[in-house]
Amino acid sequence: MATPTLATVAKLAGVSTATVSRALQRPDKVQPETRRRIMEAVAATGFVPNSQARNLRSRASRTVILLVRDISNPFYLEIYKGVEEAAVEAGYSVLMGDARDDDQRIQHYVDTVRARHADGLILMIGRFPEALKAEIPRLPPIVIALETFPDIALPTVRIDNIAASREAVNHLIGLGHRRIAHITGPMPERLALDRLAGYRAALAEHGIGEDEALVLNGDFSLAAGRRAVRRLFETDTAFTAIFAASDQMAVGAISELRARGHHVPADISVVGFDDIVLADAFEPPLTTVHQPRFAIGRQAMAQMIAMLSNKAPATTPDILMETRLIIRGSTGPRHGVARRSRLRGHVSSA
Amino acid sequence: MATPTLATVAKLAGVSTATVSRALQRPDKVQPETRRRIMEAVAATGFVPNSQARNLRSRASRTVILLVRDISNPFYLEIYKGVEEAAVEAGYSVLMGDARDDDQRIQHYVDTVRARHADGLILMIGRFPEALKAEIPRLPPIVIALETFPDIALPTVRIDNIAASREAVNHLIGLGHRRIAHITGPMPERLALDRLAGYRAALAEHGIGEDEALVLNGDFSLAAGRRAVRRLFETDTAFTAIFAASDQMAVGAISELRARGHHVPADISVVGFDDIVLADAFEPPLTTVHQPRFAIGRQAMAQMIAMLSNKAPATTPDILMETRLIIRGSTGPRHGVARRSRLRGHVSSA
DNA sequence: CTGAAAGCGCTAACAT
DNA sequence: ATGTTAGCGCTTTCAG
Repeated sequence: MATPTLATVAKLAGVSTATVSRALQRPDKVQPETRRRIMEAVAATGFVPNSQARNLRSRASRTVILLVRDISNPFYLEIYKGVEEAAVEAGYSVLMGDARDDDQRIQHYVDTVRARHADGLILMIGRFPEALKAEIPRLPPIVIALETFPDIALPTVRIDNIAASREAVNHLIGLGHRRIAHITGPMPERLALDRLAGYRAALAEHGIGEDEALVLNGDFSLAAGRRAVRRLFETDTAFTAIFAASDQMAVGAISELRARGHHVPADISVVGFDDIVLADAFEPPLTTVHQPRFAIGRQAMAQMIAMLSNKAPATTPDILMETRLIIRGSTGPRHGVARRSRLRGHVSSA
Repeated sequence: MATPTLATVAKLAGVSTATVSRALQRPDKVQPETRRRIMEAVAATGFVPNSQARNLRSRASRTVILLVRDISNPFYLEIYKGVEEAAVEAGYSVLMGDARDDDQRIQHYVDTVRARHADGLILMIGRFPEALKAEIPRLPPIVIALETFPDIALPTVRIDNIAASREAVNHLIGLGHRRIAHITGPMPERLALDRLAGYRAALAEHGIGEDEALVLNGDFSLAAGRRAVRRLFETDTAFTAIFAASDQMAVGAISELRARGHHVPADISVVGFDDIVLADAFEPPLTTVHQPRFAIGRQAMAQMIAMLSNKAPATTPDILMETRLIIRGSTGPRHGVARRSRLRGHVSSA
């Protein structure tokens, strides 16, 4: 049996296709009795409107693409849920795409929107491809979430990474730590730069001199956390605490510390960033910066809906969401000189 | 500036729209010189074919929906990647949807396919909604991954849950454990039933009697793992090992055991299922059943492509993927009577 | 090898 | 309140 179309339903209900269309779109514009007959026919035929045709005609797909840096990072899932909830309420669908930090893939998703497969793009990627900058005038509606691109004026929903990092590092300083290492995000990116800036601000505030050996490049991954700790030992750098720019790196760092016989937080304190789901089940439970992921997702979609409804405000919105430092078991007071030298001993014997 | 269409390009290149379409679809059917002019015009206008119109005409969307039980379970992300890779190779796109164990949402996604938004559906959900069973004759192409529905003949890609669970429990028995608890998946589901069956088979094989107090209902979540351990203590049930039907539950269980002062694996051994990303960074590193997630995703998409190309084999394929027990730090030999009674003491004092 | 013309299924004007 | 008509942008016969 062929797929039923508007015409199938129209014939069965004894009305024109236009009336069926109206009964489905604006039920109040059609007589109750007619509507009833039409609905009956719809049910009888199992009719589902062909969205391709509908969208072709109405020049909108009511779909939005959420493009993330790396889909295998569970961090984005909670954001997706926020986006999806706001979307469904407004009658939109959400499609999640994986950018994998690859310009080609990003371009592909932009083209998907240009091909009218989706109406807009919510970007959570670290880089804005050069090739796209040239196309800005003819780009589809875009909202940036979590990230920021300084020279590009697009609606943005983000957190204050500098302030959040400062608070995290201040927590460590408050516990007596002075030799605090920082594992950064992928490096020339705003996100990573801001968290580093927050780290530096906290140190400066307390008159603690910087030591470049304490700053390790990372990329948010578990492996990067392990690598950073290894490097600290290889370079004989003394430290009593670590501030990692992501929970995954914090977990990697703790795992490597443990492998080398150091205890967290007894010997070394560790702070993460993100508050991933497993953060409080981890041993030790992670002290970390909580981001309101769900709310960020909702806000981003709200901005997108505003753009798509042409309710665009005069100025480009830049919405700041609140973060919160959650203190759990992975941080503790710095230990006395004895322990410090014990650590030093380990280091030099490495 | 309006979005360029075929006509825009055609005019610029001085040819008909049909020729432009051909140049894009089957370049060999058009003269090299003409083709070159057309490509130039495409580049100049920034033309991207409108997929709605194309699909409306060609009656295919080249998109597949991957519908998962719960999108916030990172377990599915690796599968998504496998699906996506196979899809991209064949010129398909993938859309990931969140079923949340809700019949309405599932129906919505089926309708999305019926609305020609997608060509097929890869299902990784625990229940096949009753309402859908009636519609089976007019359902779109569907592939089932990970799960199975006994009375429904659809192409399936899965693992042997019974054998995998048996192997996991045998490992515990080999370490000397006899009082082994099992935390199940969501309960009347095939997946949960099979893992329970494997658990029972291993016990039977070694003449170990069953104790219903050792079987706890779960739902794959971290919280369920915690709850199960609490219940074991509340009911005064002696045990020296736990086999959890998911890593998340294993992590929850370990976290609760620790909170009650028990050490893993010194006092209690724990085995999980899935081998999630954090399994080996966890403390202790999790002994667990590894599933070839990426390969499962690829296979599922391969089946889907076969269905969509009408290369459907005579019989409904049921593809079994290999699992592997990975032994890490969360399991160890059962301790002597002394420790056992120490545990008992804890229990009775609870 | 290329062009003219029809039409995929729907919605938006316009007419009644 | 409902029907008629004309396309949305593309692919696909069918001619030439």
